[in-house]
Amino acid sequence: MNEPVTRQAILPDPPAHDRVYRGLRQMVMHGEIFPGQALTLRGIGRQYGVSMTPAREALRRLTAEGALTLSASGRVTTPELSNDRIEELAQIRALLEPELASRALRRAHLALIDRMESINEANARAIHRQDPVEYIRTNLEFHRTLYLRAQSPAMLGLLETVWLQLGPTMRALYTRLRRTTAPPHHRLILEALRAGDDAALRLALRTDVTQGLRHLQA
Amino acid sequence: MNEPVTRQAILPDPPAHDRVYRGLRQMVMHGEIFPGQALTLRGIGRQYGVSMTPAREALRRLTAEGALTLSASGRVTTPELSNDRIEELAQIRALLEPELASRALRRAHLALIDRMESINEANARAIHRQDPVEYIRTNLEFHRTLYLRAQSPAMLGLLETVWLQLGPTMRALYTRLRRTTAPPHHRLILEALRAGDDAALRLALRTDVTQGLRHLQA
DNA sequence: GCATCCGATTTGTGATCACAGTTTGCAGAT
DNA sequence: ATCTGCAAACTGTGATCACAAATCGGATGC
Repeated sequence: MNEPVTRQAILPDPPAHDRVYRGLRQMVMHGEIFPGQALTLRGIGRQYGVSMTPAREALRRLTAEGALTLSASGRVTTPELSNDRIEELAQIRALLEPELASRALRRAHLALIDRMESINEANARAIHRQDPVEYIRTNLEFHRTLYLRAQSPAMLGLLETVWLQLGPTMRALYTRLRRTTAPPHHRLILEALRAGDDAALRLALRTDVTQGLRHLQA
Repeated sequence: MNEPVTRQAILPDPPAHDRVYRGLRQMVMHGEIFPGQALTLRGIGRQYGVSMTPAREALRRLTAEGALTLSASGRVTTPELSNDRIEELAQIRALLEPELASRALRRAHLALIDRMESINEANARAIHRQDPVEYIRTNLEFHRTLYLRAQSPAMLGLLETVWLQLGPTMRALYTRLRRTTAPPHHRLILEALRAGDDAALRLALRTDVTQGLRHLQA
């Protein structure tokens, strides 16, 4: 007798190291871990109910993406970025994101803009609720929803590693600042999308990315 | 009694997984491995005189950087890129490399240009000798020597993962083409550097990157 | 000739262990 | 009180193993 298949036809259950990787990656990207926090193989293994081996593979993978830093003694912590490094990562965002947005513009349709609108509302609610993790999550989802339409998987992949590196720092900055007003540039992005204005869209993204971080840093 | 220290004061000998990683990474980036070639844990372990564990960590790290692809069954091979993917990676290079060059321009001094000149000569010799690996290696070294002056480690890191992803493909394309003339744009790059002309430098890099690959692809 | 099937071999996965190095916390001395 | 030293606990590294899945080989059938 066959088990009733709830989701897909076949999903060959992901390996343990992949589950651990995904869980940790989401935590780092959404800023659920503060900068400088140390992660231990046995601790993660216990947390996910696996042995040290898959935990080690997940950490190795995340450090390769810059999501975690490796001390000289092999200890793994979430990165504490210098101001220069933060600035550089923001400049990379300012280089990649307008390009991805521009590529997506040609393929953008109304349903996409509506979806981004509703994500943006969730983002505003998260700000009002003072929920840093949910704020970061919806903000990234707003951007990613747009960039997925660019059909440039390699570029989006690079950008996501940048987001990963900034995750803990953004959380720390947000907590220190406690902003209460919504990011003003999302509306500009949506307007430029609706108008089909490439130059305005690029500019809106560049300012959203740089101003956002610069504002937090100040 | 102390052993005489030959090189540095202290070099705490790198872990096995790191040695394996470095070795494989260089092979992939320089195009010493053809696209589609499979790598096995036990095979790599034998080759480097280690067990499966460090070999697995090295492979996990390289797949995280896009240097290798992971099949559904967990088998690791060097990637066979589609034309679209090659095109996209070239566009990423065209986005990052002019920016890095521009940043380096302000800090570039004569000794740097001389060094690039001599690397370029080695590159020309490699072409004349029909040595694909040495051609790729000197070409990348030419670019990296310039970009190191940009003092933008995060951006250079991203770019290197792009180079990694292109490594095997560039080798395959080179072998299929057997070019005999030196890349013409390196001279333009050097001239723009000497003239301190930012616009010309950006353009020279953009064309070097796109033309180079497009020329190989045709 | 060409596809199919089945067994032997090879492969990745994950657990466990011993070991060396590091970190931590507490004691005693200045 | 503050610093120093030391022992106990902890941590990452790498080897080895059992196991299930995938791959490959050749023989068999059409």
